[in-house]
Amino acid sequence: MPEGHTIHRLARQHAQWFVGEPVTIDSPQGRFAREAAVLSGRAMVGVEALGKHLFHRWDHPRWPLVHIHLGLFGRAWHPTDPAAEPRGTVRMRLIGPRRALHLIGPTCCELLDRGGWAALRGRLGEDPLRADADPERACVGLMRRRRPIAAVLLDQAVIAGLGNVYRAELCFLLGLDPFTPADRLSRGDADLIWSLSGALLTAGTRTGRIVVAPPRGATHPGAGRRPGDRLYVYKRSRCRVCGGSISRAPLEGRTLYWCPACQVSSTAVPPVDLSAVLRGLRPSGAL
DNA sequence: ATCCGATGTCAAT
DNA sequence: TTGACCTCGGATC
Repeated sequence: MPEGHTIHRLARQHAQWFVGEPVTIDSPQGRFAREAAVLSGRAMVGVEALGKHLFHRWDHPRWPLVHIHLGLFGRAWHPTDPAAEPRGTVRMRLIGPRRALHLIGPTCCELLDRGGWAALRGRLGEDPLRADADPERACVGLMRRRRPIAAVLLDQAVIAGLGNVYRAELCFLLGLDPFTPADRLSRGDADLIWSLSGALLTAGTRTGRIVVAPPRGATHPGAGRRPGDRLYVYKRSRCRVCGGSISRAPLEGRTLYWCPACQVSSTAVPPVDLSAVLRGLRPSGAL
């Protein structure tokens, strides 16, 4: 499930469960054993998320950060029994008094020094979920690219945290032809993309999953339970709005989904009520 | 029992 | 643009 919302949710949970608590760190699978030994006996002092990257801050002079990226397959399991046996290949394990973290299959799990952190920050764009985000830089960067908007939305150097589900759903919400070159978008549309990204990621962080569309009729068992029931186009065969068939094609190495009937414009022409999305997904102060 | 795709990224062509 | 890599689960035989 790893788009930005997943990572920010993990950050909140880990801060709550592990920071300021006695935590042991090890590597049942072995590939993080040396690093775990370096931090053994230290305290976790903070947690941070930036786009799809997660950082555990430790009280260590040389290696203050563990840098985690889940990649496509990585998962975090948090057994309520901290002593639970590892299931599968656990690269890094944290055991606190209330919970454990079993990190499985991450693309990246490494120690980082201050230089490493600075380098990473430098090549990432703006994360709508961060208080220090600079919307201006994100919008300007977006409008400078010639690539199709659906490709640019995956570019972590522009907006950090969006992935293949959000890019498809964002283009749909705007009624945008996903192949529209980003540099043809108006500033107003770029602003809208930024606002919607923030609203959707915020809702995703709160709920733990990507919710874009109102869940569909709860009339029969199972309704609203499939992921596609909360989305407009991603992995769907029919458009929820017009009923037409959803197109799919590789773009930027990933499968892009879009509705060829609802998404015909190179300017935002939302096929659904965006104010409801923006309002419903961002209650004041909730996160 | 085996295959294949997946909410991701990078290095090598 | 392609392949490699991290791992699991659902579809398929």
